[in-house]
Amino acid sequence: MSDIIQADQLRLFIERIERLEEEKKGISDDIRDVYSESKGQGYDTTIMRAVVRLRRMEKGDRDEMDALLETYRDALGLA
Amino acid sequence: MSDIIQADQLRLFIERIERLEEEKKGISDDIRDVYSESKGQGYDTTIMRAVVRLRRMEKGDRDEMDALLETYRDALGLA
Amino acid sequence: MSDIIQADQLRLFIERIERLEEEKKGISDDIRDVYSESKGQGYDTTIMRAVVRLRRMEKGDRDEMDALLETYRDALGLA
Amino acid sequence: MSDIIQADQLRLFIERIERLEEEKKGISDDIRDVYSESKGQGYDTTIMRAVVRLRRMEKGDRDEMDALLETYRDALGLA
DNA sequence: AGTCGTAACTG
DNA sequence: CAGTTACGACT
Repeated sequence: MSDIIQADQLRLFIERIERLEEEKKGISDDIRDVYSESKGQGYDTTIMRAVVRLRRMEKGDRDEMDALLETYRDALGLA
Repeated sequence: MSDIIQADQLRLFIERIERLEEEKKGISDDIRDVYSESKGQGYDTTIMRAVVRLRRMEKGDRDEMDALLETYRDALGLA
Repeated sequence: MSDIIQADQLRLFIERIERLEEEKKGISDDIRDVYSESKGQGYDTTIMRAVVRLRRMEKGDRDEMDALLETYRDALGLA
Repeated sequence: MSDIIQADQLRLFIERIERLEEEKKGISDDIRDVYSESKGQGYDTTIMRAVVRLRRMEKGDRDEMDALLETYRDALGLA
């Protein structure tokens, strides 16, 4: 009896996860569509992804990273 | 002038992406929560993830994979 | 002066890493070749990868995982 | 009979892969060690990884990417 | 920090 | 369309 209840409980957890994963997939598709549309307008999506990543970072972290990266590139002749 | 328009267009694309990524993150968090709750009820989340993956597969593919895997394990003494 | 020394030190670290990454890439290529050759002999490389993963696990862990997975699949009618 | 031969063939493929994966793991460990050592000398390993990636790119591609990224950042006020 | 699975890109 | 490589998430 308790096994039946447990099987049902497990099934409910799994089904909740599956529903959420479907929603997540829908949104991933939407994101891909926006990138496609941007590409159609002539934008470089690789750079756009880089920009999105940069905007996610806090401004302070971003400045520090920019500075360090420049320093290292200078040191290595990667101007 | 056209540069300003383009800057606005780029910004709009970026902002649409950012909004979608926020939504996506929210759902990922929800999924993680369900796994946490399941774990709290004594379930093994690694196995649950394996099960979710299996259910995603078509039944035919799943049967074929099970059969092949068993064959290979037998061949290698990984019963 | 110390900056020059540091630039050299950084460069040395980077170059060591690059050499190692080249070696690593060579080996990855070798692995891919073996899978290709296996595929040419009619083996399913997805299953082979699964088998390699299983063999990496300790036997005890493997048995436990097999048992749990079977339990969960039974509970969900994924026989 | 042919099954035995095939089991042996499969086993040989698997064992070749496992040997190569061990080597690969050894090199990955070496790489990690170099990063650790660099970190111990005060370097920022995240930036180092970025630099390694930049050096992998062709100079022309790198210049183009730098230019584009600057353009996009300007357009978005991420100076 | 390391592993794993997923997702974009390329041939 | 599949394989590879990069990225992010989970442990």
